[in-house]
Amino acid sequence: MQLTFSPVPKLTTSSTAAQDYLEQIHRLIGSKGYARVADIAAALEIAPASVTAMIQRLDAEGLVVYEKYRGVVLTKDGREIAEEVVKRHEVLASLLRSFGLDEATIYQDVEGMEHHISKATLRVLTTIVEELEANPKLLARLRERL
Amino acid sequence: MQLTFSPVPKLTTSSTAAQDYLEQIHRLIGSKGYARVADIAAALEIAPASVTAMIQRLDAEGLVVYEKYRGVVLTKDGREIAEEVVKRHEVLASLLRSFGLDEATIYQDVEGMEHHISKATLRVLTTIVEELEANPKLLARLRERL
DNA sequence: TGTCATGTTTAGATGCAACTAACTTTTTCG
DNA sequence: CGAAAAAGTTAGTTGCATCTAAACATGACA
Repeated sequence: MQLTFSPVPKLTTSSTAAQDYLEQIHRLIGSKGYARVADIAAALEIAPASVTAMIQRLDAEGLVVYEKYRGVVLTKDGREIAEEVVKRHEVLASLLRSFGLDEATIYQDVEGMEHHISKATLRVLTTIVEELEANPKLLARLRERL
Repeated sequence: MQLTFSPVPKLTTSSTAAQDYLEQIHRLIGSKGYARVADIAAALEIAPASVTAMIQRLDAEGLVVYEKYRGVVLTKDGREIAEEVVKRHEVLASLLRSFGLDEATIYQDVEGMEHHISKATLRVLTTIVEELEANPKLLARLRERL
């Protein structure tokens, strides 16, 4: 008997660019209910043509469902990746925000760092954020030192 | 009278790849006294030909001095960039190491994140690391929670 | 000192992710 | 309803960072 293998997502799409698209598509669907090419392009500050190219690739990899001229929807796999990226984003952003960094710096650093955080590192950062939230004295003391 | 401008480093070389080269060249010079193409290639796990291409670019940008077949040396500008990258690397690594992450994870995450850390974020992370070093009770408590 | 192994460079190709310009489809509204 | 505007797509180009294969330089040593 021939064994069949479950279609493991083919992680070609660990590219940080692809993750950025998935993240934005997820955010747009969350806030507006749908994700149009023009909105994705605006959010990522790139040309619409580039968005078309990428969502075709993401569709081929099974992370979104794309219908020409109709817009795009996340698959389960795509949503899972998007949610992980968002989670990492949130943790990093709240850490930096708790120390009072300006939003522009937060945006830039988080955008750069978020793709490279493993599960293990995410747990470390989450723990730190939780402690600082639970322990405002500590946070205040550390902020002093900046 | 014609004004002359001081040669601001031309930050084309904010590319993360370029930073990786500068960091490794710096490390090699630090440990062996010199940086050969083959060693850089081995450290970065890329082909020697790719190293040649990059150090030519870094030379053109004034970050290294490159003499064909002779090896490479950092300029002041190049060394400054390399030292910043190393500093960010060290802070991130010691944070993760203090929480007991395995070296492989540390290496991977740090390698990815280090290029995207601004001065401000570096200060935040440094402060956290210092506090954990000064306050082992806190560290122990947080490690419990992982 | 000439030869050869090792190390380095050049030339040319590839993949990714962006771009612009031109074309097509969809939507809006008079 | 149909024409103009808006949105989306295709085709072709670019820059970066990598690769392989082949040519070339350097240094060791027989």
